[in-house]
Parts: sequence; structure tokens; C-alpha cells
Amino acid sequence: MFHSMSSFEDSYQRPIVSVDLAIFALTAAGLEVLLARRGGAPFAGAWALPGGWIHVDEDEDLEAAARRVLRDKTGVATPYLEQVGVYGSAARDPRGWSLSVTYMALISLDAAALQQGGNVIDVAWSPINGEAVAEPLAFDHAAILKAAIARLRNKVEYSTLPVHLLPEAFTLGELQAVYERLLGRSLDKSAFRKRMAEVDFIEPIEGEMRRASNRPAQLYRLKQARTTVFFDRTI
Amino acid sequence: MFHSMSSFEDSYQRPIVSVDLAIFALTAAGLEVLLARRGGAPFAGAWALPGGWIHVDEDEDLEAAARRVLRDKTGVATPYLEQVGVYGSAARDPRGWSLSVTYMALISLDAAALQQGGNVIDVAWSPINGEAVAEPLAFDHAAILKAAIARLRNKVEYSTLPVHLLPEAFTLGELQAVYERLLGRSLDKSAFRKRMAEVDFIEPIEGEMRRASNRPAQLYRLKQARTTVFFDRTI
DNA sequence: CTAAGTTAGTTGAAACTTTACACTAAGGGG
DNA sequence: CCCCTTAGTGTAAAGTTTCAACTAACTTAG
Repeated sequence: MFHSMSSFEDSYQRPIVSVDLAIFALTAAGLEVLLARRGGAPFAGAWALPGGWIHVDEDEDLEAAARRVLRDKTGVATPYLEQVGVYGSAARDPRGWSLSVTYMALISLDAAALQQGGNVIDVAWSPINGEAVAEPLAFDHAAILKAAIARLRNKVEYSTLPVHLLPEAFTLGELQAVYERLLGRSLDKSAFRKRMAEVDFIEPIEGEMRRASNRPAQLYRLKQARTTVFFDRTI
Repeated sequence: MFHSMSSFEDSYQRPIVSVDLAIFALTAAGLEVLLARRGGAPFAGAWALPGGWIHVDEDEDLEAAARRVLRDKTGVATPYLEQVGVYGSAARDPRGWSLSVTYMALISLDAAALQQGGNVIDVAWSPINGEAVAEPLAFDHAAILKAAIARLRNKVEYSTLPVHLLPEAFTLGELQAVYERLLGRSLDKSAFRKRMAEVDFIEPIEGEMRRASNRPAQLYRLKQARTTVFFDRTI
């Protein structure tokens, strides 16, 4: 916040700062991340995490900047948003010492309406394979994405975070399926339900059921929007 | 990483970026954090987390900048260092839209040799009481410190992180005492030892014992420096 | 030389949790 | 109206944690 010669504070060269997002959704194919194809240099034509500069006169704070990027690319206004970290070095951007403040967002696919525009010539979902995506990514975005995937996968083990990949109303079976797809292993039904009941973060929607050619299932919703609860054991 | 009109990229006003550190150590009084008293405006005379600008021509990356600040203030070269987050907004610094990249460091008190200099008129350890420090802090450093304390306290529950508050050689009794002081509750000796053995992150130093007027205790060291292991249950 | 005091390190029974799996429930489709 | 499927619950066996007591090894006091 201060340096060794405060009268020189504005003569220090400032790094470039961007806000970049790893926006995750579950599709039929599995976990996918939203990528944007760059229209201009550097890395013109390459895929990258969607992002943008901080608009000093428009963004109140970092999270507002992240929400603006998310809204511009997906049309989604209030998803789960979490800071993953900052990546900064002299080498990561040919234009100079730069800094990427990275957020991850979890959205329900049915809420997204992809948007192009700006300096981006294409926007698309890309399936995640292990800890990466098939396309080579601009800058150090492959490393950033890897960190975001690790964070997401890790939190699945001990939190209610995956609920944000589902639409507002969902059944316990659907929630369990989300956990199982993210973890890559199957879970015991009764243990899963006990854990979810214990942390008390969802509530049944009175009288609403998911109907199919079998016993109907109770629909649930999040108790307080945007809350994540942590278990004290792994799931 | 890119914005809506790339040819304007340099006309966007860049935020101010600093790297600030919450440096923790355990003293006889308990958990303390290192504070620096500001010599110049803004907040001249106020206590703040030690920090500095990124030196674009000197720091290779963010962590190098954090290590430089740590070395300058404490003389410590290779402690445990972890990024806590970025705090950025239009309002947090009167000089304009600014960004604080915050790290927390855990050091063993006996390794530190406090250093003044630069734009700082005093450096001192301040005891942590609950989730704050007695002194009012400059900028939003109280909120940043609160987040760092929460992160530390939380990680004590399920990781081997507290080991970094001890000197290189320590006994299991000393390690348990660190956990107990941070958690504010006592732990069962046999359960504690079982957990530590299970995650296999320390090793006995052959033939070295802590001697006192009682049965001598085996000294241990970290197996690989700077590694933190996570338990899959709370301690 | 020995007894008392202190902390190190181990052991085991009882209480509690988790796991695996089987069971009952409720619908639609043939 | 039987069969199939998925929802939701129950329970015995296996595994973990807790609590507390035990043995070990040293110093100091007498």
C-alpha cells in the first residue's frame, strides 16, 4: 500500500490489470467452461478465458468488474462467483508486467444466453478433460484454468457448492448426480441424503414434484441464495 | 485480458497495485501480526499491514514481490507464503482505484529480525484479539486482516499449516500446543499423534531430543519444506 | 539412592459414525 | 394389474473417535 519513497508513488510504472473468468456449467457432455476467441493482438485468434480490463470509472470494485464480464458474455446476472486468485508476472503478457484477477462462476446452463461482441470473435463452451481443455489457451490461461478446476473439484468434496450448477428447482437425485459427475465416482444414496439434511441448506418446495414414469421426486430450492455450506468431513 | 476496443488498451486508466502481507507469528502472548506505521500520506502515522508497490523492473512475479516485502521487513527469506486474495475498489485508497494483492506469511519468531526503513517509521508485532488487532488500521486493512485470520484459523482445523509457526526442529508436544493455542481448545494427545502420523509430513531427527526435567521428547522436522498436507476430517 | 514430580508416548474399551445393501413407496407403461 | 424404474428409508456390520488410564524416562529434592 506504500513504498519506499512515497513522493515517487506515481512514477512507479503500474502493471496492466485484467479480470478473467472461468465460467463453468454442466452439459450433457459433462463439465464445460466458457471460452472466448480473441479478435485482436496479442494472441489474436486464440481461445482464452473471457475477461476484460477494470473500468476505473464504471466498476465499483473487483467483484463488480467480474459481474460485468459475466453479464456481457452470458447474460447471467447473479450466479455463484468466487475469487480464485491473482496471477501476475513480467512474462505472462507481451505488453508488459500484467496481472489477472481470476474468478470462477458456476451457472446453470439453461440460464445462459451466450453473447458475442467487443474484441471477441466467438464464444463457446468447451468440455473439460481431466484438468484442461482441448484448445490451447492464450497467455497463462491454461494454468489459471487448471487452478480453477482444481478449486472446483476440491470444493465438491466438502461443500454444497455444486448446487449452483443446477437450476433453481432440483431433486435430491439430480443433486447427487451432479456430485457424482464432478467426483467421477458414485455415492451412497442414504449417506448423501443424510449429509445434505445435516447442513440444512435446501428446502422442499411445497407440493412441487418432478414427475416421470416412476415415483415422483420432491423438488428443492436453496434456502438462502448464494450461500455455500462446508461439511466437516469429506462427502 | 482483453477489452472491447483493443486499440484503446493503453488509454484505459490503470489501477494502483500494491502487495500487502499479513505476517503471523506465535509469541508468548499468543498469535501476533506484524504491523508497520506509515510515514507518509495517505494515513500518515497510522498502522497498516506491511506492503509495497510492485517493482515492474525488479519483481519477476507476484510471489517474488511478496517475498521482497517480507525480506525487507523481517529479514526472513523462505517462510510459508500463501495468497489470501485481492481487494480492489474505487474507494479503498484516496489516491484512486486501487488493488491490494494480499499474502499471509507464517514465520517462526526466532527467525525474524525486524527491519525498518523505507516509508515506515515503526514496525511492531501486535497481538490478535478475536479477529482483529487493537490498533485502527489504514485503508481497508482491518477487513483484509480479518480475512487472513479467518483463513489461518480455518486451515488449522484440517491441515498441517501451523507447523510453519515453529522453528525447524520441534517436538510433537510443541506442535500440539500450537494447534491448541490457535484453536482455543485442548486436543486429545493420542488422536493428535495418530493424525500427524497418518499424513506423514514430519520425520524424527535421529538421536535429537528435547531435554528438560522429565522424559526427553523426540525432535521432528518437516519432511519436505514448505509442504502443507490436508486431513480429510477436521482435527 | 530413592521417592516425587513432570512430561512423553502407548493402549484399549465404550461410544459414536459411516458404509453397504436391502427394503418399502409411488408412479407410468405395457 | 403386473413390471419396471426411481424415490426415499432402515439396519447390521465395519470402522473411527473419544476418554481415560497406563507405562516410560528423565530431573530434582531429600
